Amino acid sequence: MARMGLDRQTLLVAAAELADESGLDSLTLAALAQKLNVRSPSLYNHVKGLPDLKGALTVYCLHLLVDATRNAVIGKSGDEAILSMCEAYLRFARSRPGLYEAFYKVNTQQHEDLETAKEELLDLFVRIMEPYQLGEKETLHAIRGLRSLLHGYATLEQHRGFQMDLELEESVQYGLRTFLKGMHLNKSEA
Amino acid sequence: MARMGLDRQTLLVAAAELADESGLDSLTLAALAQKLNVRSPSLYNHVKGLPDLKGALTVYCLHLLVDATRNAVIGKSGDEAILSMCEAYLRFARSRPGLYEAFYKVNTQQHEDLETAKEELLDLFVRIMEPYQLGEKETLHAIRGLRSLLHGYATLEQHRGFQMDLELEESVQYGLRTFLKGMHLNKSEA
DNA sequence: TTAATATACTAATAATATTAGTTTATATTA
DNA sequence: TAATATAAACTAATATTATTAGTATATTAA
Repeated sequence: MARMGLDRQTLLVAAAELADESGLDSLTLAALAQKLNVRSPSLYNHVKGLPDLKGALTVYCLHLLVDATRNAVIGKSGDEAILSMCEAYLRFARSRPGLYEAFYKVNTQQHEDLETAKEELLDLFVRIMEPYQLGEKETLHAIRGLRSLLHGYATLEQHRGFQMDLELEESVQYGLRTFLKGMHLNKSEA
Repeated sequence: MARMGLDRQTLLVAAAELADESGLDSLTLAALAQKLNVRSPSLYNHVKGLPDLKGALTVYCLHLLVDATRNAVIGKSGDEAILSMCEAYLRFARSRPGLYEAFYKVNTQQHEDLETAKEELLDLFVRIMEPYQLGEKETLHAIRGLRSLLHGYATLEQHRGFQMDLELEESVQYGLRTFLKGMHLNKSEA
């Protein structure tokens, strides 16, 4: 009965790997236990159960996403910062498909960590929008639009949406630039 | 052993109801069988299994979504048509939350019906974009952008994204109008 | 009317999540 | 250091679910 030295973080990392390898659906406690050389009831020492694990994955994903996007905007501002951040967002979704699934497929009960992580992402968006000098409400509307666009493109990619002979990368560039143009226009109209 | 007169369509409708009532996760063959006053193995006369059922739900959702959006654009054109269609899209997602979950949470294997339904939706978008006289590629990019926006708002709503004291409806109006403005600007620049 | 088919059933199996209770390695404390 | 407490693994057992195999009967077709 050797101690395996497991902890919650180890479980999370392994679970995310499993999800990335073969999809979130194939993440089971049985599979995770096998990967960690442990019997599945042992996992309950670190996690309340499968829903808890998946919820934790959601938070974990959000943390990594915030890291990735934060890094992408260092030393940049304006449209350049936004585009760089958006590219980082999509690169992340592409590189961690299973984890990103957890981000949008899991029905997370409101958990404190989750709210905190969400706020971090929101703050990042808010700060990057500051130079545009939109009002508070319009800033939030714009953020929601950008977030929706990004999430749409990410899932579009995961679901092989529409015609694959049209480069997704081009679509993203088109969509973001179109949205930004409209945003600028809104401002000059005001 | 009375015949219940079940068929695939009946199963689909009942399954969608279950999903709407308590979420896609709670749609199990056991629950569906109970709802239909039948033992769960009987369902296999009409459906290959749970993955098949969920895949069929995806197609079913797409059909209803196409109907709803098609109706919304009758007698309208230009921005008015787009806005009306988008509102119908979001109304649908709101009114059939579980079914809409199937639309984006189920990993559907490529099925002929699914491709057909996808093309119908795409065609609808293409036709509504015709008056804008964008080129073929730009039309597709614009459609992907709109679709992404819509899907983003729909899931945003289902996941209680960001601050709920800011009206989602306003955000949608802002986002769509911003995107359309950018689109128009693209055209006048060309 | 008879034969074929489709639809329901029961019974059984396998996979999973989860709980209860046990053992023992590790950490804490006297 | 020795005794104790805690935590992390375990085995065993249960419940739920999906799914398959095989059976009976209602309905349909010949």
